[in-house]
Amino acid sequence: MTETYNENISYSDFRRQLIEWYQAHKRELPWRESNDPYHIWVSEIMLQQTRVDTVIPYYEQFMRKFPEMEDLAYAEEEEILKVWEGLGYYSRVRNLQAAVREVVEHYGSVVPDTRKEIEQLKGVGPYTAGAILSIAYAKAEPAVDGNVMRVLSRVFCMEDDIGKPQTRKKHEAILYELIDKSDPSSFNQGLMELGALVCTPTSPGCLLCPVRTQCLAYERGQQERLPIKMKKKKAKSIELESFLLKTEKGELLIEKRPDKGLLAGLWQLPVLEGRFDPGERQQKLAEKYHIEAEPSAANFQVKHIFSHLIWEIELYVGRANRNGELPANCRIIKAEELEQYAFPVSQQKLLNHCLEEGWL
DNA sequence: AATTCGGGGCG
DNA sequence: CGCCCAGAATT
Repeated sequence: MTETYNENISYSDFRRQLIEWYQAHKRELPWRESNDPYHIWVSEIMLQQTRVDTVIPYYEQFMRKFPEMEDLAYAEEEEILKVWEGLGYYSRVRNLQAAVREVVEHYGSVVPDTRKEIEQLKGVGPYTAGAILSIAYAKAEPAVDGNVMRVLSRVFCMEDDIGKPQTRKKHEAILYELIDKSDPSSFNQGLMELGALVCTPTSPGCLLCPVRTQCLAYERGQQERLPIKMKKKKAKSIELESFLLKTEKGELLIEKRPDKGLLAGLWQLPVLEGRFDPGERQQKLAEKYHIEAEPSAANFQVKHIFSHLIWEIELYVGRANRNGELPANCRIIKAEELEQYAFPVSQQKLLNHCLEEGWL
């Protein structure tokens, strides 16, 4: 197959220019110090939908805590969630642990090196499979992420909506031809590095681009308009009340979220969805937590924005007396023990305010 | 094919 | 505020 998509481009020139630029300009990143498939794997999972600068400290802490796959495979869930706390998309770390356990127990602690096998591991999709295969195993497999689709959309002046699943496959098909077979690692990372540093979403640095002379979008002045992406729907708003409830001994009530869905397995202060009168609030708390409490407004709100919804949390504070058995997903703990539990950022905002007010 | 999963940084 | 980020799983 020949140059179907861009008559101007010389594939061999593109490969050479990209890889030379990458070798000269690549950032020094912790996961670039080794090609150990486990190291690459952890970094790629963390980097899903997450910026490099955010990942760096998490990656370093994670590798200190779980230097070998066995260390992760047999860690407690509480421990892995705590390490992931604040990074988001918490199912990533559950899936990573399950997949690492699979590798330890069924692949003799050797990460598989075929797309077929590796894509069957939990949390490893087409992108991550390609990244591990090319970076750790030098296999000529594409790794199509947002950066790559932006770069290719511009180089080939493609009008396809990069939000559609089909578009990723089209990019993969191009890359099977375009990828450098002798150094697929530098090629794939170079494409992503170019997208991160030069071929940026807005105001791309075309004058600094190593493949500018082969870019169809640049030639046509379309680089600012591409890639095409459909706008997504607005997030819907949800009102919550959250409660700092302390016993007479000064301990507080916390609750573990369900093991599926949003923020699965993380801990939080007791929460009710909605806005309530004092009476209904007291009744709801009694039903849900088996406690007697009439907390009062703390005059503190947290607005926390997710991609698809918005939490508006109103904080209440008060004394609680147990009234029946503690629900299975709840615990009463001392303030010093809070650091053992993983809390979502929205809850950390509440807890920090309580700390500043001296309520903890 | 469309939704659900977090959180932060930037114009 | 809206957009995007080294995406994958679920429906």
